[in-house]
Amino acid sequence: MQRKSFDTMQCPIARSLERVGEWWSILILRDCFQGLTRFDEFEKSLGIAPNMLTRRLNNLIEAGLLDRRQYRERPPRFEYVLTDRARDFQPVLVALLVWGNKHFAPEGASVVIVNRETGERADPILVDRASGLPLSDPIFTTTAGPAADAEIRGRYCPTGPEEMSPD
Amino acid sequence: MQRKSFDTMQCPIARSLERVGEWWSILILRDCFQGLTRFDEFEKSLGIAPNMLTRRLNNLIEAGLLDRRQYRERPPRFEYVLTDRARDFQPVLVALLVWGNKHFAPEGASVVIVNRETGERADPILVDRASGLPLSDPIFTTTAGPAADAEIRGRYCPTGPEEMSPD
DNA sequence: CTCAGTTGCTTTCATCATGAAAGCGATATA
DNA sequence: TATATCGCTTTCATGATGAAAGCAACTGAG
Repeated sequence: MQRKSFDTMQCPIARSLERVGEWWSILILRDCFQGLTRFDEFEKSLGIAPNMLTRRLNNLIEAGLLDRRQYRERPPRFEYVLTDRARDFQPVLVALLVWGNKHFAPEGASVVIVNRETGERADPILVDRASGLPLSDPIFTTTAGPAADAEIRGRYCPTGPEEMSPD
Repeated sequence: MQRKSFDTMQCPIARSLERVGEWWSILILRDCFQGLTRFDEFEKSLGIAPNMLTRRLNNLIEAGLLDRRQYRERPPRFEYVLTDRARDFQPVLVALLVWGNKHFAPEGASVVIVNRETGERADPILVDRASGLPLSDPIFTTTAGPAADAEIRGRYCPTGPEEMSPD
């Protein structure tokens, strides 16, 4: 039974998940950020079945997140490298790491982000670039943007001048 | 064939994904952040099969991300509300939204975060709380933390004093 | 030279996940 | 009374999944 696609949704979160939301995909990207490039490296790091790894790598290539680069002719051998688009995924990984360290690490932080020069541990926080205010501030709200379709507008303006049922 | 658990991994990202990494789970959390609480609301919003929704809701409850609250006795009826742990997931959602708007929205931003008072659109960025430096700065690096086990240490210090093979 | 090991996949197979659809019990409304 | 709605549960056929075997090509040791 094929998984239902999120691609019919306009929500940007849904669109992101359409490309990275399968089991294993985000962990593969994590490993790419760690510098792994080869099939056997991913396989060893993740303990993933080869057929699943092949499948996920191909989907990430299809999504424009990985490039496949031949590093050997005989036999043909490829490595997998992050695209610029994938590099912009880093904040998601950082946010997952912070959340995991806070809530699912009773033994303490096993992975941290540090300042190379001072050795100090970083404490990541999401802020608004212009005002410097943390995004957790109640002053911020999520709403329909300029390109929103009827469904998204209905979602975020349910009591607006035109009552729309989400569909 | 049961999906392979990430719970044997110490990586905080893997631990986060163990709890939210199934198809639909993050979108359910998105909807909870939007104020949806009832079964039929999620069902309508997502277009998800009822048996899958039940399953995912139960897994999110099990993971301590949702609480089930009875709002009616006859028949027994429940709504689903975010726990504090789940509220801390917001930065992940924001990061996914920003990434999706940038890379997968040729028509422009359909969902945005705005300042309620000024109406100005927020531009989220991940910074280090202490120094204010963006996490994308090359000065930052990811490394093994104080609670790291041998596998994680091998992952992040492959050329350290003790060469360890990741396992 | 042969043989064994390694790499990077592909193929096979049995089991579980998945979504569509029907079903159920309880309630509310006409 | 009948019909609609809600919140699930059950059924069923199809695709995903992981374990394991397989394959071709290479490398290195004896």
